[in-house]
Order: sequence, then C-alpha cells, then structure tokens
Amino acid sequence: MDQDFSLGTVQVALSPRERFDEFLQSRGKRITQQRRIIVAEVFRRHDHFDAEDLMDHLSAATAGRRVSRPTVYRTLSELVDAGLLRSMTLGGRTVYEHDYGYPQHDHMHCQKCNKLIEFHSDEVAQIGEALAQQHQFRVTGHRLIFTGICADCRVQKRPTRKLDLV
Amino acid sequence: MDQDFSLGTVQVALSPRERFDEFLQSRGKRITQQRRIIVAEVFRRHDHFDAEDLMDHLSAATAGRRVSRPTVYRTLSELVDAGLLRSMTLGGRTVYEHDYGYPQHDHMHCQKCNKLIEFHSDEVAQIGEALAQQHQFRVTGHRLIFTGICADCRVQKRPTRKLDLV
DNA sequence: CTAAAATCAATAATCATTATCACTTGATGC
DNA sequence: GCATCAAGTGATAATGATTATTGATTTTAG
Repeated sequence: MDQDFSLGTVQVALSPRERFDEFLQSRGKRITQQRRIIVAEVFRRHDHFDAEDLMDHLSAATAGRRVSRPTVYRTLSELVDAGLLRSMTLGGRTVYEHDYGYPQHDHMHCQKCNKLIEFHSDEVAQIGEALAQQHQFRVTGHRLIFTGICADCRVQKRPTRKLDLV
Repeated sequence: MDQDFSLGTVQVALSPRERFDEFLQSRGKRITQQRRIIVAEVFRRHDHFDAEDLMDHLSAATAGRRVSRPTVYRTLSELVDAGLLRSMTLGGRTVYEHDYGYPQHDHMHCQKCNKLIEFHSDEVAQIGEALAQQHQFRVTGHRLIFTGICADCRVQKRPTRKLDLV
C-alpha cells in the first residue's frame, strides 16, 4: 500500500493569469479589469475559500476598486471552467481551491475547526480504474473527504477557529 | 488490490422504527404520528432521495395524513443523528439514504442522468487508517464519489432521466 | 383526567446563489 | 486614434433550499 501522502509538484508553462486570458480568448470572452483583479487575488496564495471570503479579500486588497458580488460568482465559475480552480460543497457553501499548477489531492476535514488538510493517494485513482472496468462507468473525476478531528483539536479541547477555511 | 465492489449485508436486531423509538426515548423526545409516518415511508424501500422527494411520496402514500415541510426537515435531521440515515450534498440539495442495516459503501455519480451507483471498497478505509496514523487525525468517516458517465448513458446519447435519484 | 412540556403546521425569514436589465467597457475594424 | 457594438458589469430583485418563529395541538407524567 502506498504510504506516501505528501503532495508532489506540477510544472506549468503559463501563469494563472496568462492561462485565464488564453481561456477567455478561446471563448470569445473579454479580458476585463474585474477578471484581472479576481485572478490576481485568487492566486496570491494557496488556500481554501468561498465567495464571501474572496469578497472580503478583494475589498481589503483593492481599496476603491470593488468588484460586485455577481461578478465574483460569475468569475469563480469561469475559473472552474477554465480548469484554474476546483470547487466542492462543504456545509452548504461552495469552497474553492487552486487546481491549475497544483497537484491532485483529496482532503481531511476537521469537524471542530473546519480546517481542510490536503493529502495525495494514488490508490484512489486505482480504485476508480477498477470500478470503471467492472461497471462500464467512464470516470472523469472523484471527490474524497475524510471527516474527523485534526491533531490540533484533539489536543486542545476548545476549537481554535469557527469558520476559517485554510 | 481488492477487486470486489459488491455490497455485503448487515444484520440488525431492531427494525428501523424500533431503533428510532429507542433513540427518541434516550433523548427524551416523543414518538409522534408524524415521525412514525416519516420513518415508515423512508424505510419502505432503499433509494436516494431529498426532502422534496419525501414530501411527494408522503402526500401520495398517506392520502390526507400530511406532514408539514418543517417537520420533514426536522425529522430527517433526527434520523441522521440517530444513525438511521446518511446524508450528502449533491448539486445544492441534501440527498439521503439508508445507513442503519445497510452496508458501508460509496458512490459513482452519473453526470448525465444523475443516477447514483453504490459500491464497496475496503481500500478506502485502509487509506483512512494510514492517514490517521501519519497525521494524528482521528477519522470518523469519509465520503467518496466518483463522477462520470454511467453505462446506460454511454450507450444512448440522450440522457434518460433528468433528476431522478435512484 | 389534567396540566406541563414537547411538537406540530403555517408562515415568515434567512442564506447562498442566480437572473434581470440598464449602463459601461473592451476588442475590432476603419 | 476612434467609432461601433456585443459582452460584461453592478444594482437590484428573484430564487430555492433550509431554518426560525409562533400560536395551536398533542403526548405523557402524575
């Protein structure tokens, strides 16, 4: 059994911004200020966030240069379509994370502090392949989340954060 | 690698109804007509359903004996707490299925017809155990969904059903 | 049988997300 | 450069699933 759960690395030729521009052009969409701002903010660092988090970061980072709520939602969907982001549903809200230039992985979700811990396992893909053969099912992707209590929360009884997804 | 994806069986001493009664009593909750009706309808057959589906079935099955929408939602939550049902989020809505007396399993989700196919794999639990050790993470459960196209939809290009979760 | 407590149905409220629509702006050709 | 115009934006309202509220109604203890 594969015991290495560490994430590898992925080399990419284009920056997220360039990749998104390429995607937009291929779809006949425009490269707007708002999309620029959002891509820059989203790829400033790697973390897990939802639309509301991004809104907050945007208003904090670009004083004055606001982006409206609908545009944030619209652009997040586009970034998913473009393969730059991946999304998952967690507790009613949609959570996003980097996909482009970031290695394939799954998550452990701490029920106490809501933290998401990433890990990689080749085994999951193997299960998928075997399933595909046996059920004539064309697997295009998967989502695996282990729920439980993280190391931090096991030690200190009191949860650290309430809804901070990092 | 384990190639057997078929679901085994689980023996239970109590019927779902008895089990729920026991749960309610242990919590000082009451055994009401509405909860009776809902448990009976939910365990009439094994399938995947959401609150709305259940509402429809209830009004169809028990002509006159209606249960209000809030009560359906409340009772579904109680059934999850009682360990009788499991829930997962799929496309914005909460989908439920039997847990009590039903073997542990995961799902393949067809993107075309929305069908959920169940399978069992011991490997997933093994991954969880290894992860728990390595990250000091106490695993209490997991959710694994393979997305793709099912055998039926691969043959006929036209999707069969639009939102029938079975 | 009676009363206190839990539960119910109906309604309104909430929350995240999406549709609408008048106004603005980026890409393209001149 | 600049005009043109479809795509994009923001403000707002709408949606759809779920939850809180509240007054009426059962259930169980005594």
